[in-house]
Amino acid sequence: MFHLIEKQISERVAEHVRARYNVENVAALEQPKQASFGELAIPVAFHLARQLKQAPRAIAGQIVADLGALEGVSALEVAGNGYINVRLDRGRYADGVLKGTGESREKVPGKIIVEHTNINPNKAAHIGHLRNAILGDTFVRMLRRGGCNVEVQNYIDNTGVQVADVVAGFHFLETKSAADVEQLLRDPAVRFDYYCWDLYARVSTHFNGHPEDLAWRLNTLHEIEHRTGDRAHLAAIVSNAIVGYHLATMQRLGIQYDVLPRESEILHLKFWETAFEQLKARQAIYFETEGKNKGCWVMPASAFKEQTREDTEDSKVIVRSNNTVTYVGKDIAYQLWKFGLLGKDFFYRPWKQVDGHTVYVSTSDPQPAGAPSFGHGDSVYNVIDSRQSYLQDVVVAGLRALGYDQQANRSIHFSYEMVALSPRTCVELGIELSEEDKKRPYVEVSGRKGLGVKADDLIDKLIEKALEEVDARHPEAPAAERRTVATQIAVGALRYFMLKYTRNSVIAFDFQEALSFEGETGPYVQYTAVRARNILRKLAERGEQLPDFARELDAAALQRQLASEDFWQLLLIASKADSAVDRAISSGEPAHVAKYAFQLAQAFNNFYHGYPVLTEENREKRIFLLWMTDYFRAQLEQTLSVLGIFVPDYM
RNA sequence: GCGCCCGUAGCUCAGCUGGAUAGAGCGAUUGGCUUCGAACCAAUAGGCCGGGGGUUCGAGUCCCUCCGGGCGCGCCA
Repeated sequence: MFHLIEKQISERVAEHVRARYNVENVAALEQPKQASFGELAIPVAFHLARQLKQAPRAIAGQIVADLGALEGVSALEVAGNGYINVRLDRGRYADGVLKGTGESREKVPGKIIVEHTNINPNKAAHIGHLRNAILGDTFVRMLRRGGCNVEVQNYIDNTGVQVADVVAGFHFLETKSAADVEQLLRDPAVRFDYYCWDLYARVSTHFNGHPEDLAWRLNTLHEIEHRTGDRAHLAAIVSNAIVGYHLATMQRLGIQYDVLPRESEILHLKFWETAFEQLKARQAIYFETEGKNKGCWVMPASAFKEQTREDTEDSKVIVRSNNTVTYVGKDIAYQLWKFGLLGKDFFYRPWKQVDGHTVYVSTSDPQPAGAPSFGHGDSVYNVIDSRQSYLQDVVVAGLRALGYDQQANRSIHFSYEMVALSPRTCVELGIELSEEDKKRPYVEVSGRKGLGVKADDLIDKLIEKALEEVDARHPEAPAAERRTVATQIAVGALRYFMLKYTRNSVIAFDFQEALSFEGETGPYVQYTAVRARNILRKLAERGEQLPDFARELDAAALQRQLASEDFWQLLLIASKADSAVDRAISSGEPAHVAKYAFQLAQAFNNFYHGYPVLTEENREKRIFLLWMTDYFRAQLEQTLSVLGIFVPDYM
């Protein structure tokens, strides 16, 4: 509701300023510093002051006089040095909220592609991957809430070095055949993704001590690329199995995908060759004949770097002198496909169906009709950590060099900082720290060293902790039910933890903080929603029906109740859910939704503590309190669903 | 060396395109459960917003510079 009236007023003011002063783009509204100043503040007089060479306060006075009465506004006041504070007509506003005016959102045309997760399918997922997936999934939920059509892609690099290393580990270090590995997969005592986690670390260590064995990797890569030999078969077994684990891990957090484009198909359907022809034809890349990059196809540094100094040393190699393409090259081809610019498509087959949602995976062979259309996005968000910003810049430069400026502008690197480990948590994990590391605020995780916290371990630990709390509070409830509740709490805690930090803040992961269920946490917000539901449930237990609020509460009644500043402020914050999501979308910051959810919960807990609902004797007030309770419940649930957090039946 | 990010309360972090008296959680101290279940609420203490210049009517926010920390900069991905 709030975002509607905000928009109305903002447009009205912009129109007036344009007509009266011939000035554009000055109508952004603000939240007043204090609630007592009103609901919205218009700082337009400050912006006009410079051009009109008049005091802001005088201009503000003039504008207020000229604007006259605004719909839904009870007063405009000049305040401070020249603010115009807006006071809304409370009864009307509440009536709009109650009748649900403007709550249905318009569909936004076009398709947005969000690519996230993208974990190398060679070992178990860790907390860094969780941040990626949770950020990406939440952003998707935000966009969908905002009315956007979103396609979720999870890119699978099943032919890369990381997979090759684990395959080499099985083949050379453990001398296991494909059949042996399949046997391992069937062994219920073996957690295959964990097994690979350790094996990958062992292989990395081995290569450090025996660099001559790096040929294993090259040979394996070669076999995988040409789909021949035992190791290619092994790679398929390993990567398919690990993808299964990754999807299962993410499913625990309510994260799903629409399509899994794989590098194997990018290779075999010759996506790169097509892109290569385009890049050559448009002279986006050139064949280097001298210097250290002699014999390579390179993209000039001027294409993706700010300073245009001619320095061929900084050029980015796209095709190596041995004629193989780099990762960035393949990524350019993939990005072109996402926009429907490649002139080629994958084939698709269903991978798996979970909760009625089918995930498709790319294949290189024609399939019976029935798969949806993928790709052809109007804008693309790549959720990738900030360490890869340089490569993302190169990809975007590739599009630009091909003349796809619009698509380049709509290729958004949705970057975020890494998840590291707090020194305290390293100690808990038994990781040895150097004296230097102990002084650092955080220590970087490393898959190669097998150093990190596995996603499923963390989730299990959270469930265990939550279960202790649930058991203590509800010993009479069935065990299976308690487990469900504990799982929902654990997921709420984890998702909120990953979302409460803004994207460019490094998270120093700390068990003690992540396992906290109090204060600014997911469980706090969940608990609040449970409280609201409990009131309504108690009402039903007494054999009472929820009143027909729209019939019982007319504008006059709402006006009477909302004369209370407390109630008015509560209604206001609860009505800002869509506003919060809009703001979070435009700033690209899921943390803003998390922050709002917490503030909403705080407001309700205040209300809960101060105003007993069921025992209220005044009829009108009781109905009003019930309405507030039900409205808060709905807004809390809606906001939590945007965050991907469930509300348990009890806590 | 070059590029990007960060520096705000004891700790962890917010602070929306520059705006009114800089906020929250944790921790500390104190108080509140016969209740719509305290995973909660209330109160108190705690700040030269890293330092210094500048732009502006106005700077935590923009520019410059210095200090401190992180991450990138491969014919790896």
